[in-house]
Amino acid sequence: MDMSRLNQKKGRIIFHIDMNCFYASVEMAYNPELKGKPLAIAGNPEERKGIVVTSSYEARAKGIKTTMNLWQARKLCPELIVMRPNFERYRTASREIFKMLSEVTPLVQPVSIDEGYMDVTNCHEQGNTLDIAKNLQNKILEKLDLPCSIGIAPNKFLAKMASDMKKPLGITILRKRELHQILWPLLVGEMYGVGEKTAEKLNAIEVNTIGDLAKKDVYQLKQVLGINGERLNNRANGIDDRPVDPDAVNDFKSIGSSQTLAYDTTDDTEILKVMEHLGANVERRMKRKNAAGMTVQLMIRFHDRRTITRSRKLQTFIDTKEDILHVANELLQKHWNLEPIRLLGITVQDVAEKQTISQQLDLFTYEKTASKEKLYKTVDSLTEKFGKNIFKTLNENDNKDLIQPTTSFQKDFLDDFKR
DNA sequence: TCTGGGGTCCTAGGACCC
DNA sequence: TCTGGGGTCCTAGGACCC
Repeated sequence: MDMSRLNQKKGRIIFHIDMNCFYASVEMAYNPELKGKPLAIAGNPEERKGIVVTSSYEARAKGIKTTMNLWQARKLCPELIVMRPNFERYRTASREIFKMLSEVTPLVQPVSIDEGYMDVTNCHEQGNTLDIAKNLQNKILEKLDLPCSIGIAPNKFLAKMASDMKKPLGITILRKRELHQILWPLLVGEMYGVGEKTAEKLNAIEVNTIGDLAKKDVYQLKQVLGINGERLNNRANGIDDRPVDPDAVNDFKSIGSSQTLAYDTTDDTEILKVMEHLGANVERRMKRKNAAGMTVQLMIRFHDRRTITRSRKLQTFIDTKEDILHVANELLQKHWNLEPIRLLGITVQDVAEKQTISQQLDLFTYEKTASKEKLYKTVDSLTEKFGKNIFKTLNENDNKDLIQPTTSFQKDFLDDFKR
């Protein structure tokens, strides 16, 4: 009997690293004079729609909360220092942080700019688990002047809940046998994955705490919440098998840009100007990620905050501003009922790095003698991922010998292959 | 005088095919 | 002569998270 494998499956050790007040902390690291003062990072501070994105603990002590309107925040705390976000700074800091995490183990999964998971199950030689966490926390604080909290648990969900329990600079270990003491007394709304609506639905069937959720009949939960009911019940019982996946960051599926206008408007030239800006934004970010996509989605929020989305799936991959705007403007023309518009957004979906497509295709550019079986296999894996539209002829005819490329980067490969 | 901007995942209905 | 059941794809909306 292979005990080592059993043990491995049983006893993972997962860290969840959560940076404290990340944007505000980065600003304080850049300018230490800000330390100890109430600081808020807000988008568009000069416009009526500016809201608080992050705030320092000193600001939070005065009642400042994320998403709070700026004028409200200033009323609560007149001496509040307000800054616009400097995303370049945050991205730079983020890269440094994840570099430090990667020095502990390659099993690091970033989930956003300021948080990530690590699987340190096999890091014994670096000391005991708590020391690894302490060292990491100290290092990030000393080298970058940035505080973080760390949750330690046998899986991602529990680690995430744990990192939330002590802030700032906390380290919390959540063991399975302690769930009933530490996790179960919390209100169900505190649980990661349970928002306002789900909390309401759960309260309606007498589930008020995470413990109630853990003990509730799964069938009943599924009736109210669908498959999510089962998942939440599992999580409440400390069950979560999701692996820490370092490659997950590269699997992005959409790239979009949206903007709330300074004032609600019906003015076409104003609207087209915004569309241009959004299209250029999306193009720039797709270029940066070297990505192409097959679906364009337009989002319109009206003056009363009612929001619609309209999308079109294309026959080809696109990655230029011209192509994106062409489709987006068509959608706008077709679906805008001339009501005043508050927000516009353009998103390209079904996105992948050109490389991930080409990489597989490249196999064949190197091996001109590649077999048909290999070609079929590649075609299958691509169509599974992107749908049959990726190759024009598969629409009408499943004959894989007749496939045609729909983008220039596919064409290069296929031309090579047919030779 | 309310509620930004970046995402992911899930659901549900209709079209279409066998 | 009035209608089953299963599957996939596309579109739209909603919930949630940072």
